[in-house]
Amino acid sequence: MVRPPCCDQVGIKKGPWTPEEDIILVSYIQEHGPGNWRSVPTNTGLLRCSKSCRLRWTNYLRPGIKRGNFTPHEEGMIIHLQALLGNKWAAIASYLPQRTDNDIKNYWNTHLKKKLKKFQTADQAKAAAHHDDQFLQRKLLSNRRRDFSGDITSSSSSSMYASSTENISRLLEGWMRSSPKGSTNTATTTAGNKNPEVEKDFSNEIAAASVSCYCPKVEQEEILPCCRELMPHEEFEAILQFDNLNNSVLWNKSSTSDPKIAGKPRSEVPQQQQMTPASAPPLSFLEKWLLDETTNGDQVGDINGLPSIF
DNA sequence: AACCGACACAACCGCCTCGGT
DNA sequence: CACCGAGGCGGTTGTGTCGGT
Repeated sequence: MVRPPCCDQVGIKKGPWTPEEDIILVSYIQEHGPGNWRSVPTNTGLLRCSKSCRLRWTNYLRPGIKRGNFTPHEEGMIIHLQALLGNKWAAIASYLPQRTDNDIKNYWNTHLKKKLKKFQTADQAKAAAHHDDQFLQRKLLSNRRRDFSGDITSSSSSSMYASSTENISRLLEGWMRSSPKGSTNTATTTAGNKNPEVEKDFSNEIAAASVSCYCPKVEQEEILPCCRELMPHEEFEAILQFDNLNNSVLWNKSSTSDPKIAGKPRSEVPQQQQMTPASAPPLSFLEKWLLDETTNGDQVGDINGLPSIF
């Protein structure tokens, strides 16, 4: 028997959420906390399916969500993390405080994928003539500067309504801080990767990545070489080592808590990944790649929002 | 000024995995 | 072990905006 899609029922509304609907949803969650989404439409009278309510909350109404242009630093993080993790948007989002996985996915699909492809083709043309790694690096970074000059207010599509949801979010922030139930459910993309769900999930991904090193996705095969071409060889290799170090750190952490991961023989982890954090400081390379030439100091502060392993 | 195409983003769909019962 | 609900994800669609003609 084929089950009807959850949002295909008669009377279920589709399309953009109205401010009124948002308020109803937010009020309900404020009272009952996020979760048990199935009961939300019934209890609130919203003509939306439970999944739609959940998505609306997690992607737009949840407190602490940042909207508007991505900073060059965030862009660099996404590119790097995508190369490392593949299309694991939730995992990537856990490293970008205030950004949702859906937001990152959309940004990747509409901007970064295109951009990287462009630089790949540009590289092929230029490499034949110059074979100069620095060229593409500079080009990417200068484009980032041009496209994301940090002026969030200039975002043409951040409509008035978007700012109204922002206001709703802000209103809730105080409540979320004080509500133990809420605070445990809303940390998916907040700083510090405090959400145990995300941490567990992410550590699994990392652990998996630490065994196979990289996700064998086609797209990654496109992106990784591109990243490799955007920086000098030594720096890229250093970042790879850095990634492996991160994997190792998380692997060690997860191996103590996740029985599935813990079952893996230690010998499966490449020697390189068994470095101690103190033994390798490749952070400067990553930072250099992400921040060099793009930041005027203001972006550097974003690094504070990164998990402690950075 | 009107039209049109490109673009960006919000939202949805369908499928899958995972965890709880 | 099976079932069910929540959540994650890739892909897609719908709609508003903007710039060019």
